[in-house]
Amino acid sequence: MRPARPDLAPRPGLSRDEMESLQRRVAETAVFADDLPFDSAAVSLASPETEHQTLAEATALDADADSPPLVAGIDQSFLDDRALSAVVVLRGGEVVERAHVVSDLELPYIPGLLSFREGGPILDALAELDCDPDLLVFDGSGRIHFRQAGLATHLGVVCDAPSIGVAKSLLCGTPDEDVDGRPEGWRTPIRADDSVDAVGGHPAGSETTIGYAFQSRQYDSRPVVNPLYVSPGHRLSAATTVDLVSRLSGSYKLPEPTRLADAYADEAKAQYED
DNA sequence: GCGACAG
DNA sequence: ATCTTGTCGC
Repeated sequence: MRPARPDLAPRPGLSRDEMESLQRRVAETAVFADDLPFDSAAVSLASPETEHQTLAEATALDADADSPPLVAGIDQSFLDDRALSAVVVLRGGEVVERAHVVSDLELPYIPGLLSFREGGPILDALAELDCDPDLLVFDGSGRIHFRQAGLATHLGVVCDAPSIGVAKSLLCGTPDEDVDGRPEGWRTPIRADDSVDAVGGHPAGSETTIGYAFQSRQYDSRPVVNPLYVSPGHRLSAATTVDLVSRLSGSYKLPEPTRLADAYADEAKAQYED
């Protein structure tokens, strides 16, 4: 898939101030409301065959009118100063395409500036795809970010595609309720706090919900599982974002697109280890 | 100055 | 993110 807004793409060579101002522009461009070219209820892990479709229809790279949306999971693994960016695309419960690329990293990890370290490599991996995903699921935050422009928001805006951020820990914001030891399916809003900047069109008062803590999985008499922190990337409301992550969750803590991309990133990594 | 911080 | 053995249980 091709960047719709290459002018907003994260470039590693910028100064810290330039990176932060670019993030403010990204946040102003982002749409934190549902603007989907498909019905969110059509997103599921159900095998297309059980949804009355032939395997040929389900795996065709050209999306025909009523086939389930293409959902891409993106994750990375690392080798010294290189990143392996992996993408796995699902249609229903079936993997229809995978792609990966290895790139040199130009920046260290800096909280709040993750997209400038990993964004370029990820866009390169997305460019390798033959298909055009309807939804992008990133490993990291979207709107749950100091300037409301985390990795999922930044890349969602650059691609102008609906996107979601799924993080394993909270970058900023405050959960409405205590998140410890909650049952499967439980969720609570993450509200903007003093560390979250207001953005034109996107206020950040303490009443603003920027994401959700979501307990996707909980096992019996096993170490307590922490919740996921999901947030809208682009063209999605916080409520629909949790709903979609819930629909994409299988038997594991991470939603299936992310889990598969994670496994693929590790699998492909072995081929580049010296 | 102090604390907090996705991957 | 990554470095890593064993251990419990379905």
